Parts: sequence; structure tokens; C-alpha cells
Amino acid sequence: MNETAICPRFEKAVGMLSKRWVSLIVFQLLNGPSRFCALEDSLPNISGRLLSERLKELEQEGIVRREVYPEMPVRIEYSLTDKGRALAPILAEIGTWSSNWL
Amino acid sequence: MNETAICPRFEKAVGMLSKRWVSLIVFQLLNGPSRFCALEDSLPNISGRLLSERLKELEQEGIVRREVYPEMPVRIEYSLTDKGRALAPILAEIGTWSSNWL
DNA sequence: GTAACCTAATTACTTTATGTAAGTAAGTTT
DNA sequence: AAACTTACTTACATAAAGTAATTAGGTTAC
Repeated sequence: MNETAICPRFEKAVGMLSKRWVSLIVFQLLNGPSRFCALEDSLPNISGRLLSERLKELEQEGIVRREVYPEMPVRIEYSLTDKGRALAPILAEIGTWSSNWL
Repeated sequence: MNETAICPRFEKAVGMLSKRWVSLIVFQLLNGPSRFCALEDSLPNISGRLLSERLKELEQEGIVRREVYPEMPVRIEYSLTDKGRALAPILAEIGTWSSNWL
């Protein structure tokens, strides 16, 4: 096709990170495991509908882990896998850029 | 509100980079200035409509520069500003992550 | 014990974003 | 002058995201 074609893995990564809320959800989970409603509160304008959808997608990608603690009442915690924590340098670079240029 | 509120500049940066095509357009322009149709060809599934829209938005953000060369025929080139080139480390980290984890 | 409350969703509906395809304007080549 | 090229724009269809109400477990307050 053309000489400057983009690597499909890079393209996939960009596709994932370009989905709305994904970066911010990962950013919050870098602080440690979190419950659904805590994430909802820390991302002020996300709807429960999308938070639920995104967490499910991120779980399928192996970036987020969902754990159910059968306490009374039940507690469900979301946390990052190794693959998810490995996204930290990307978010750190976004932080650097934003403080230098925005 | 809550202790884990997100920095608004960081949030803005994430918002920009989360818009579809933005990262890939910047990635292509890191190779050097490019014309509209060359960008269109290097991003196989983008429509002219959105490429035009995104370039206009990126120009307004000061990330992309549009230059008209009044040759015969006229040539219009898009390139990155310093602010745009400063995004390179973010894209490099995405590349690293994607080759390690995808 | 029942009314109100909490968490983690799901469903129905509206609005916005994106995709597709055709059209336009200025100019070039055949 | 008919066909082609570049850099768009416009009109319309489809997909994604936002909003709000509802549900299913269970808890606490009275």
C-alpha cells in the first residue's frame, strides 16, 4: 500500500487508549484497587453505564482485574494487572506534556 | 469533592489524545510535513471529513501548523509545531507498551 | 417487618460523534 | 472541452456516548 503504514499492534494500543474514559480509569487505578462507586466518584462526569462497559472491556483486554469479596455486604474491587500497570509510563508522559504545554 | 480529583490540565490532554485519529495523525506527522492526501493514504480508514476536522482542531490547539505554498498547483502542507513534536515521548511509550504486551 | 438506603449494575431512550458517499472549487493535463 | 487532481464541504446513515429510571441483591432505621 504505502511506505508509512502503521504497525498493527501500535494501532491497536492507540485504539484502546483513544476510547473515552479508558486513560482516566487506568490513571485512577494506578493509585490502587478501587470499588465501582469510588471510581464513579473520582471521574466526575462518567455515567455508571459507561464505567461498567469500560471496566468489562478492560477486563477482557487483561488490563483490569475484577475481584468479588463475598463479605457482608459483598465487595467488588477493580485493580490493574501487570499489563495494566505497564501503562503507567504513558500516563506519566501525558502528565509531563500537559504540565509543559497546557 | 474527593481526594483523588484529577488535574484539569492532565484531563484536557487525555481528552485531546482520546479523540479518534488524533494520535495517529500526530504519529504520521512526526515523520515530517505531509500533505492532506498523503495523510489520508497513510491512515487507511480515515475519511476526508474527519481528517479535515481533526487537522483544524489540532491547528487551533497549536499542535499542527498548516502552510499554503502558492505554487502551481497550490501545495498545502501540515506539520507539527514544537508543542506537537513534544508529544513524541507519549507515542514512543505507547509503542513500547504495545510491543511488550500486545 | 416494611420503608428507605446502598452497591453494582442493566435497560430504554436521547444526543452527539463518526462513517459513507457525493459534491464543489480551483486549477492541470490530454 | 472533457477528464483528472487536491483539498475540502455537505447531506445523510449508523454507531457511540450521555441521561435517567429500574433492578437485584442485601442493610439499616423505625
